[in-house]
Amino acid sequence: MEHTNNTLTVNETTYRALREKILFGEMLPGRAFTLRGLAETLGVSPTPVRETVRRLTAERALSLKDNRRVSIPDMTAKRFQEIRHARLILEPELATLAMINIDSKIINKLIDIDKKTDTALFEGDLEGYMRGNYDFHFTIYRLAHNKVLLSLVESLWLQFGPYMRLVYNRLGTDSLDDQHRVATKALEDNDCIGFKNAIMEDLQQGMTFIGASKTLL
Amino acid sequence: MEHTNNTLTVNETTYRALREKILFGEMLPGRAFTLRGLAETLGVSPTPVRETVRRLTAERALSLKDNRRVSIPDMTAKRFQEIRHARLILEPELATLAMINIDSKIINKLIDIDKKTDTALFEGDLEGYMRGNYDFHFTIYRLAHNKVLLSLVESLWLQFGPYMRLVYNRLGTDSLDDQHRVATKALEDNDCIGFKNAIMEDLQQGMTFIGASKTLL
DNA sequence: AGCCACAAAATGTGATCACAAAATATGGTT
DNA sequence: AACCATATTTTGTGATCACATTTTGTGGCT
Repeated sequence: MEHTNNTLTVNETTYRALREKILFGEMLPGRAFTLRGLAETLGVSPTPVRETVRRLTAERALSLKDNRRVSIPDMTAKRFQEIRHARLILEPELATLAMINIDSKIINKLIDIDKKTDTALFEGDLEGYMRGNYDFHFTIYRLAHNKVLLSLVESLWLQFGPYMRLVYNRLGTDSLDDQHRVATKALEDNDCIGFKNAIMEDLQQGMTFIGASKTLL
Repeated sequence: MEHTNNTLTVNETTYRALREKILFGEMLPGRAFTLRGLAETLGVSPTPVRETVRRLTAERALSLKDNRRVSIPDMTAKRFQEIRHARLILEPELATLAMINIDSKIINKLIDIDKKTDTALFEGDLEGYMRGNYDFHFTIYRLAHNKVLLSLVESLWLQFGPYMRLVYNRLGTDSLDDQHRVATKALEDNDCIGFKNAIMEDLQQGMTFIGASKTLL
């Protein structure tokens, strides 16, 4: 499917770079970006940037405002609840599907990711925390071996990602406690219901935390 | 969000044209398309076509093969089941959400769409049938007023669309009977469970029908 | 200062260009 | 005829160009 050639196209590099910026909060809502500006930042011509922006717009990660500028789509309380709703439908499902493919080796990997995530949280390294949290969830989700559901969930993360950072910036990260450990514990006990519940709890907790910042939504 | 100007950009026209082709089976799997070829067909330069292809690739409606040609993504039995699974999770949910916004006027509209769909089916007008079926479902889904879920479901329809046509071409359309009437009946009775079940039955029936053609998957 | 008309700069869009890589066509050899 | 090396054409990619539209900057007026 993808280019087997190991040299990535400029297009692909640009896409990944922008995607990361969005997902881990380097690209905040409100600001208006220009294609030429992004192109210069990334050191490429406007062409691959335009294509990347179209691509990310299709994934609902970016929007083209009528004043022909690129930005993170506006969040409303309603849209936020829609994303939360969709996540609650899809992610526990994906987690459950993944479970049969999770062995002790994977569990250790997850515990390791979680430790690093906690460290980042403790040290106030926000980006590290967000990356760790992403890794934890998608290490699980990828093991469901279900590309269709996975790509739907990826789109959802791209949609709330920028707001996660924004809120954490304001409220700090202290009040977050960690459902990941509950999840790994359930995996060790092969407790399917417990695992699914932990994922749901984690999700609910995170979204409630973001949603608490009424001023933004 | 979109251009308020009523003159659509070439980009948007191109996107809509290609999207329709995919959704209603004018673009069949297996064939390899070139950007310049598509551009000439649509009477535009390669530029907007490239951007459209990126966009539709992000929606999983097209794929860029490693021989750098555009095509409908290959279908496998596994992927087909994944799509079916995702549809069964999301579409009944969307239908249920829509129900409170469906009044008698909408019900009549749905009955009307269904009649036209039946006529098309009877006359062997395959594209008419597919368009009618799409209209029926998305007239309902849009009334859920949930853009997040809606865009996820749209991506799913783009993924199985091309194969629907392909199979109908081979097996004919005779064996399809109509769950849409069951659905509208349930709406008239304000029977929530019955409506949800009818949507699920319709979906299952359609997907089973496509999936029956083992040779394709 | 605040406001408005107007000029200058910047932007998105679509087409085109240049080039390397891939696909296809060609022709000679067995 | 079947095969393979080579030449030709086609293709995707990234950059650039041209232009209409929008944004931004400027200076005069109240």
